[in-house]
Amino acid sequence: MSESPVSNEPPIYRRIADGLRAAILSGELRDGDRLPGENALMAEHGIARATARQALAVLINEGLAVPKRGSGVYVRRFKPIRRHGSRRLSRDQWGGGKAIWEADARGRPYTVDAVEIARERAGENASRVFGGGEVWVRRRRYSVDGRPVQFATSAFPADLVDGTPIVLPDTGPGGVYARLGELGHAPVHFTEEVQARMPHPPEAKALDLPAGTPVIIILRTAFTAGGTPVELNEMILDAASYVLQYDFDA
Amino acid sequence: MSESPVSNEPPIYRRIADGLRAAILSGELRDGDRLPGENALMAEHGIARATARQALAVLINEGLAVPKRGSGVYVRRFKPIRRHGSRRLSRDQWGGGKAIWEADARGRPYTVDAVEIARERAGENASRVFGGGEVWVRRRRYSVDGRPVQFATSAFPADLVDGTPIVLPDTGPGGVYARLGELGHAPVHFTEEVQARMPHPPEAKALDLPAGTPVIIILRTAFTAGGTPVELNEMILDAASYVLQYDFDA
DNA sequence: AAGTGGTCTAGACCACTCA
DNA sequence: GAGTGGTCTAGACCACTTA
Repeated sequence: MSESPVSNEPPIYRRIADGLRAAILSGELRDGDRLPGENALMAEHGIARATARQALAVLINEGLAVPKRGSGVYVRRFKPIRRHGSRRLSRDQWGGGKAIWEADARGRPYTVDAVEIARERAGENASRVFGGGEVWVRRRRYSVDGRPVQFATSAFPADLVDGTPIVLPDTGPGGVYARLGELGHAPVHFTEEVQARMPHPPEAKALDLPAGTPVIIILRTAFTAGGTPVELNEMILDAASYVLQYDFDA
Repeated sequence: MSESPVSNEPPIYRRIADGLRAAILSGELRDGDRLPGENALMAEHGIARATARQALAVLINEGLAVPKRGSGVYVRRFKPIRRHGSRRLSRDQWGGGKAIWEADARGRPYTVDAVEIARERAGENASRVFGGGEVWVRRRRYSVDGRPVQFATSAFPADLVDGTPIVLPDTGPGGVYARLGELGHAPVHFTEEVQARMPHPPEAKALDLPAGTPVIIILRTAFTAGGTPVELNEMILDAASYVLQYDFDA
């Protein structure tokens, strides 16, 4: 029997989180606003510290709020950069319709933080693409407005690019693709495989990601006209900083 | 001054989480394996229940583990479905290179769970694309192996599709795109805007997502040759179930 | 029935931020 | 120095799963 009143209400911490979330999504609380802290929630709802923390943890793990040590918990904002997969086919050319998400990469230039170039044994993904052997890799981190937003690692078959500017810090005008073209291996076909997941701790640390922020993984393979893969670019993006755009025809 | 020994070690819960994560990523613990539970961690490390919970929460929020009430915490698996953005340009045609992530949508058929069709005022995104007014929307949920993996909502300008099979549950052979073609509005250009974030609670519930699983949001706009938008498809995908693939030329 | 994770209390000490 | 979030203890009761 069990005449429990049931009261299918969600637990306290969840009700509090729901209330705060509603305030955020409705715009009542805006970007950068301070949320009621642990002490405020304890007093307001007559709950223990751990319960108040649990409520705030929900919003933090949803990426809606960011805790700042010794200061408070704040509403988080989403100001994406637009990344075009295939510029050439960009919708701008054939007009009509507007982009749905605003994204202003316009005035905000990328900064390349760190460049590392090395000759290595092919990793797991590079082996699958190039069939093993050695590769030259170029690792760099991109920042916008001083904040890191992307990690990228390009790999090239070593015997293809040994002794070329591709293995130098400055690859010259047109970048690596121009150099590959001069070598008779111009990339003309591209495949991008896109995945999203929560970051592993080193990724979160390197991109300075708060809790509740996924990463977007892009594996971009470049092929010559003959169908030979000449570059594998593994990118890790702060998901909160990007909107990917792909344009194509039927 | 402060001669604190510092000991820059991470906190206990984090060290425990790190150890378990390493076991998972190294393959020592495999898909579906049971992790040591709260009681086991308490005994093994001599810690309080809350601390053990905190360690497990880290892995759960990273999407590496899934808690099962009354049973245990288990290693989570990643078995993605490959979704092609532009089939026509698929790399398979021009050969060379293999897909990097395995993904077998092959034998696993989609099931359409729920279909809802309604005439409504255009929502925020639809207004931006169609310029306001009324739209017909088709909402459906897709499942694979009995598990929901995607929500999709297509919107069409109401005056364009009123009285056509597009507003019926069964749109006939070739689907809505074939019908649009017969109406003289064949879609030939597509734009997809892709974003990833943590799900809101209704999304998590509808897709039955465990904690630590992001969603991928795809906004797909279809345009006629004249550049007129004729469909906006808003998709919400379980990020753990998908790899998106886009193929294009330089 | 025993074990599991889910929720919650009532404390404590710490490092950090901000006025 | 007061307030904040970060970590941790030592309990408690509950709903649920598994055998």
